[in-house]
Amino acid sequence: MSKKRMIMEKAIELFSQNSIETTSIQDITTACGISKGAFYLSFKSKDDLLVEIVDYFMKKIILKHNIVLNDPISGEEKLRKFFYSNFKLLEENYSFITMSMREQLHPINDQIVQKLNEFSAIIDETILILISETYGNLIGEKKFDLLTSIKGLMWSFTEFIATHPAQYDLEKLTDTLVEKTNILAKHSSMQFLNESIWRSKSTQFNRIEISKEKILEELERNNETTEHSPIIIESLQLLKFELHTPSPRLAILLGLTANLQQRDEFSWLTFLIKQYTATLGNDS
Amino acid sequence: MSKKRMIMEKAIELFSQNSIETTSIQDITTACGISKGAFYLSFKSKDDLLVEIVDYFMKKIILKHNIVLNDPISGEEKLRKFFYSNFKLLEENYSFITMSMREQLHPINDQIVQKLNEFSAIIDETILILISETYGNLIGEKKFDLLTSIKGLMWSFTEFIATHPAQYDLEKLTDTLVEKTNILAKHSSMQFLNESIWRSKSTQFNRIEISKEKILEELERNNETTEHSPIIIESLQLLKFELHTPSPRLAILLGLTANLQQRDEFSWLTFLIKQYTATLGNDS
DNA sequence: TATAATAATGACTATTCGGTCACGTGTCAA
DNA sequence: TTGACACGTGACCGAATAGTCATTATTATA
Repeated sequence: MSKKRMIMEKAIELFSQNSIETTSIQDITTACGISKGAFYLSFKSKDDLLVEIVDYFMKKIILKHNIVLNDPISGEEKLRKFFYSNFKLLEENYSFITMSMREQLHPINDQIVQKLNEFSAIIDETILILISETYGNLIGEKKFDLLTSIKGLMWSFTEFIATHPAQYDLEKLTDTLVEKTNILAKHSSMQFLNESIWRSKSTQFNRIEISKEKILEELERNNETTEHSPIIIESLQLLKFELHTPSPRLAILLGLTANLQQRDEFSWLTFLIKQYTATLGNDS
Repeated sequence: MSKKRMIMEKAIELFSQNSIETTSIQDITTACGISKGAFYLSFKSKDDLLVEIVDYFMKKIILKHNIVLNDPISGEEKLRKFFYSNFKLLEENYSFITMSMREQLHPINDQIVQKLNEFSAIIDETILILISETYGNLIGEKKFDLLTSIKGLMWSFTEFIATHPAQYDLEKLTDTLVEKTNILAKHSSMQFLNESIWRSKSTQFNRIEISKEKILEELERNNETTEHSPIIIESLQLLKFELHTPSPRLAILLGLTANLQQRDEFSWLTFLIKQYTATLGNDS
């Protein structure tokens, strides 16, 4: 597990320095100080490595964003935190961010394209929620322009920082970006994007659909790995059982989830379950 | 020459559809309906093809920007035209733009790195000039923030259009971007970037230095290609001679340049000479 | 038409890459 | 000490690719 992580870190570094295609398995294993064969003990193929990398960082970023979204603070404060945690994430995961920005459209592997599109859609949705919470519904269709502007601002300042590494005052950067966002939200009268143009986008980039199957898949993956304490094993088994019933009871799902809350390796699982129960709650 | 252009066009198309690495010379020649050997009659190598492609589009874009800069209209009108011609360029050179947005050309070839850095510096300078002309000097050091914001807005909306091709109302898009720029310029009070942070950048990304040698290089290249009318050949020879003198006379350079003005294949040469004479004029 | 010059071809070479597998090597329990 | 087992190695394979070059086709010239 630790070796797997090490390979992923090195690979990401090389992928972003060069490109995915120009980085060979040999390059990666040499950088890791292991043999080529050892690589295939951790990953089925180069594609498999990529899928795992995308998966790992996507989850990491989405989880961090979600913490901000669920913080009981004002919209503008959330926006501020979102910007800040984004630049922090960038500091920590620059390699992945640049890689995913760059390789977005590559037809290397359909599974990865799919994942990156999902990721992009989630980011969009997150920002749209922040916009709604900060500026209310009176902003109307102009939210799509604002979203696009925000992404542009973030990209541009990110690009500057990335190409000129130094110690920057991220607080100050965050504050200026919040100000710019506020200004754009309050003073813009014209509008280029609208609901229908945007919709044509989302048909292509499908949002993640959180289904029971997806959660069970994640459960299965967690079961495979290391052994856990008895209470956790029992919780996992009960979760599995409950999810196999036609209509799982929310209280039980959430209750069992509470048992897993603390541990890092279950963060994605608990995230999925919370999202799932939330959508179920809305339906009824 | 025509075959060279054809190969370049097809190559860009394939590069943008797939990627540079995954597109083989064989793919390109097959798409062109020629043999592999024929490719190497036009280009020394795959790298050479890339350099020529980057060169070609860089010149095209810089020339178009320069037309806007020299237009005798107001600053805001220039800004408008700048945005518009940028999105027009996207429409007309979709394949190249999507390719360059996606690919990190840097690690492929040092020559390309140099060219892209020069290109980036020219774009920055162009936008800074537009900002100064539009908002005057009272904007002060905040122009760096504004420049970065403008680039971000352009990137973001470009990315949207590029990933969702359709017929867009570019006039409307341009107007909304001008409005956003105006709003940011007028209402921003905070500022992240400043002169000294920016300066640390320009030491890395050197601006193009237009020297006599550079012009002579371009002259040589134009000489190689096809034959021209007698008057043009004479003008080229005289230009060459004048540039070889220790201090070329501006009047002669500009006069001879006038003879080449009309033809497309000399547009870059005349651009270089004009820039060169302009800097000489400032020095004296 | 004959011959020289040029353009174009595609089989071939050398190299690289993803992936495999027979073969160590160290550890630990019996 | 033995043997079983997990971990790890790197030579090796087939496929693909950039680039070459002897040969052929086409055009220009006399």
